[in-house]
Amino acid sequence: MGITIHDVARRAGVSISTVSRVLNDTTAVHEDKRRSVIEAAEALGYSPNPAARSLLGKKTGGIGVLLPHVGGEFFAELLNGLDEAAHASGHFLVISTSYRHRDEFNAAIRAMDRRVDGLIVMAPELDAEGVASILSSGNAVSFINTLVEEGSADVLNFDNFGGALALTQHLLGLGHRRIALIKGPSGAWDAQERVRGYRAAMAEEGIEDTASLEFEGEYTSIAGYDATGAILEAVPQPTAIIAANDDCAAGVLSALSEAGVSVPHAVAVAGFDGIPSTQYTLPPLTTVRVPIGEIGYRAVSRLAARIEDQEGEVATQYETVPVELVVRKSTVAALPDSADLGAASTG
Amino acid sequence: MGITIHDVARRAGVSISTVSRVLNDTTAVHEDKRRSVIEAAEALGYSPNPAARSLLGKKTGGIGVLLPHVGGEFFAELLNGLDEAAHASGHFLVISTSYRHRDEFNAAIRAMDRRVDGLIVMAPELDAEGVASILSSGNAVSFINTLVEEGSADVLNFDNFGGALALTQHLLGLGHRRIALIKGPSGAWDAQERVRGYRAAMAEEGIEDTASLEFEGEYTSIAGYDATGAILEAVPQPTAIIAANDDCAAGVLSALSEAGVSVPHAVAVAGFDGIPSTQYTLPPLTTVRVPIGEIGYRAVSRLAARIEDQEGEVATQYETVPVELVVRKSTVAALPDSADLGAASTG
DNA sequence: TGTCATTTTGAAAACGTTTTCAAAACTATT
DNA sequence: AATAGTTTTGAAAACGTTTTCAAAATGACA
Repeated sequence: MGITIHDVARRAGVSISTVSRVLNDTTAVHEDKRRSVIEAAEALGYSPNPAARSLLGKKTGGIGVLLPHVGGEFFAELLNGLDEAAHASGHFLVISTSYRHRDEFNAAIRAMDRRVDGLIVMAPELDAEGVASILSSGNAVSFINTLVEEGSADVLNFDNFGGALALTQHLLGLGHRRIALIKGPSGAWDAQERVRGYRAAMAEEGIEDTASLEFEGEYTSIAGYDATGAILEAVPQPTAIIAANDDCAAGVLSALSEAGVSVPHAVAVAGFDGIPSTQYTLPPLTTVRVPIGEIGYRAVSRLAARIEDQEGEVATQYETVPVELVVRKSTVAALPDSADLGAASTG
Repeated sequence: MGITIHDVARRAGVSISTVSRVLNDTTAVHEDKRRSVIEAAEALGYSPNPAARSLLGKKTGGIGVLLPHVGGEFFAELLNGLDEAAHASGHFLVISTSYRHRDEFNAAIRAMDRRVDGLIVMAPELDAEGVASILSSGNAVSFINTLVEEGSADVLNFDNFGGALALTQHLLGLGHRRIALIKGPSGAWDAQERVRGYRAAMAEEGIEDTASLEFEGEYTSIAGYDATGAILEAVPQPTAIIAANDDCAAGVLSALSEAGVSVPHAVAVAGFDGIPSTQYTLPPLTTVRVPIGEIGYRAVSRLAARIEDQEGEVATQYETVPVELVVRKSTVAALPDSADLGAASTG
């Protein structure tokens, strides 16, 4: 079928060992032989069989990427970052998505076993045991946005807690008190962190019991749409809504618009992630920008370095990447509140 | 290092040939040996080395995906479709993006050579010669949205021409005559098709010379933003704008909003692709919905079938997938036009 | 029990590389 | 010119499978 090293050797009039040496630049060979080997290889369009190479324990050149169900701009941005870094370090990307349960993860990892040199894993829904079983696969791993014990692997998380805290503080600073939160998937670590940030900010203002302000949700616009229905029925009605993420916020905006509730004047709305389209919603959305492309880039770069590092003696890094509050027109000061006014007039 | 077939053979007390036979279910082996082989394989957690397997000319299980640099939701939706189908057919996805020039493409294909069983290629900017060189790589290939001579490969294009035609006809039907078009990348086949559809619709209305209505652009919101600046300076001013795609339309909306031009009353705006966020723009965007996830799914399914098909005697399919005009609030009837009124009063 | 056909099995070749080892070809030194 | 040292080279082993081939074991039948 294909051109093999034997064909090159025959054409160049040398042994296959010599061809290998020239092509891998591993030992000195006489200049004239070297030339004819290169000439022969080019003429025949030879390229080494990757299977034969990796059979000898060489690198495959692949980086495996395991992601939860991919949707929306967030993942497009992430993938762009991953791919750019992979390109830069001479790797290719093997991608698998839609993993939630531990055994699905394990199956995917087994499928990638010995086909890749390392793994990028983003699995906010994975528990400690799941993480452990990934680590025990013997692969080099870089985690993104996943709950991993510090020191056990390279981790690049973004500051879900801090982002939610800052966002909630922003709304509190605008005078909002009844701030509804649409929560993400209950099993997801990043969602839990955002809830924690929200509660911390609320508690700072003396609002300890937020149970009636928290609504179940997902990272989808449908979930935002549905949750908004419940929020609008709450009494007294919240004056602000923090969505699980930007996609969810889009559903909130849509539901509010249908219900004839004006944003931001009747209700303020905020998202999370900072995807590009938040600039173009009606009104433009206040959100928390996550540098997800950059995170992807750095995760791959770091993984590539670790793969290169034969000795494996580089310490693991755990990093929480800062996020940035982006205030747009969807959040303004709360109206003088009828409930508060009532309280004031009776006082 | 890893567990090999020899370890399994030793534990089961048989030869490696027998292990291979049991695991691949290729020849009958005695039930008791079969049992102990399976037991041994499970106990040791054995899985065959993929490199050794593909070295013997077996399938790799990989499907390569070559895409231009794509951002945003379009990409995510495509990827979802690709991944779902890959999963369903037991393949994994090897992804490379950011290809424009023929030599970049060739480099990427060489990188995937013998690592994948087939290729999904979406390359609207590729010319016939580039397509030919991909085909000559000897891989099974499914093209998406690429200019390929019918019969030479499996192709799944969506109806760029028809979509642009319908969209332009829609605006003409609303009474618009000065319809500006922001064009996509000049080298891209899909962009050219959209221009062709636009021109065809305009010509039907007797508007043959559209040069002054066509503006250079890209598939990005920045390009839409910039082009809108030029469009607003045109005299007489267009009453409608067709953006290169939805991302581009988002930039148009943003620029018009900044300039204080009301949409849809002063200017109607339309996009192309039908990404989810077009539901949430201000106002919701009229667009052409492309079933890109489904196209991705089908491209992979078809490729998987072709890979399976040992004889290679299945005829290639060329299919143009229909698209759907989605009318939303960003396009309404043209106002009575001052230019037309002037012409009428002098007549 | 001996012969023949059939089923089951293992040894060995093959896939295409890289790498080890030892031989061969030089070069320098005496 | 012989020797020692160095550089360059090729043969062969190794990586982990699948598969071919022939041998061994089994079963059927006379």
